[in-house]
Amino acid sequence: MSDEFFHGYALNAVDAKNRLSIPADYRDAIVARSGDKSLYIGPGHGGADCLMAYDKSYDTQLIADYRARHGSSTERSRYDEASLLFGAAAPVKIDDAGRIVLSNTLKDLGDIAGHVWFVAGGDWFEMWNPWRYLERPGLDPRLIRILRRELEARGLDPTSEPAR
Amino acid sequence: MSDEFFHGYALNAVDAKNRLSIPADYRDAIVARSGDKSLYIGPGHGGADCLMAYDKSYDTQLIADYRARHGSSTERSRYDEASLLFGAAAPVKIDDAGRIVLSNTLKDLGDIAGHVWFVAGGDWFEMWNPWRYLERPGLDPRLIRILRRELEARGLDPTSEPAR
DNA sequence: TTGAGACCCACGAATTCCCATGGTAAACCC
DNA sequence: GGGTTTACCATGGGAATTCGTGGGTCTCAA
Repeated sequence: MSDEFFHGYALNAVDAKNRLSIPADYRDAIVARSGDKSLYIGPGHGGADCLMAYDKSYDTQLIADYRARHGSSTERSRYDEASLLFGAAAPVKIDDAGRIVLSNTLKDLGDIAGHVWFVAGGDWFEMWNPWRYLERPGLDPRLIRILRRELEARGLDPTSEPAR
Repeated sequence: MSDEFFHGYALNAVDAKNRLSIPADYRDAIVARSGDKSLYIGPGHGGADCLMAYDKSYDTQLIADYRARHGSSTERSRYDEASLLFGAAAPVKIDDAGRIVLSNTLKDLGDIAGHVWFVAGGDWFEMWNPWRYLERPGLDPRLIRILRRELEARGLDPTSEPAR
């Protein structure tokens, strides 16, 4: 049952080699949406301390928007925006086991440590340090309970999740 | 996985012979974009104190953009811009180990000392003295964090990076 | 002679590739 | 329906490769 939207939550571990499993149903959605297995990961929108992930079709749209906004301008702001769009965001390959490798840059960018909380958003999904996520103001208490329970089930607490 | 754009950041060292490794995924992108391994390096665009690097195909496009902007004008400013854009930009060859040699001219032009911070911008990439980069006004705090940690991980501080 | 540039090889660390395992949920069968 | 089997998923580890970097040598020109 391959949906063309990202749905649901998941909590996965980052191992000693910085490898991270992408949830299987997210992987299916990526293929259903864009036809291939590539994944793009960049900074959270609005300056949020998380990672934003999307498939090829959404990346293409981001680039087209950027080009339409700047043309062949030589303003410095054009170069700065490009360095955020292309420098911070990276194409990431999903291996045969369904995993990606999180570079140190991406870990820093999203404040990621030993575990990642996946939050689906329909056309994209976010990747959070679970403890950062719990600190968010205005979070629905039901979501808090879901994540808390997930963390408990694995015997995790904030001290086991060192801040970088 | 390297698509047709330059992506990501990297910090590499300049050795005693002024050699500098181009990040492997940038090298892959150069080949994917232009079919060969040549690289053009010139002054930072928009007045930035860095080096600007691009492949053959983007060089062609820069010239086309420049022509479209100026037509056949004989204004003095046209010649000044042209001499900066094209005169100062030099073709550089990438050796078998993936390294280039930075001439003293280029080091001066980009204020480069012992390390280079690579910043990808899609169709090109910039090469910065990491300490110059950190001094830039209006820099996204997440980018500052990324570079700071990279420098720390190598035990570098401003005194180890002699200024001009 | 000295210094810069072009090859060449060498090494350690990091990354990638490939195979193994345990657990969980779905499928199957009597 | 209860028990068993199968399939798949998240995760771990070792081996093999790649990458960034250092250093030697040879040549040519000043």
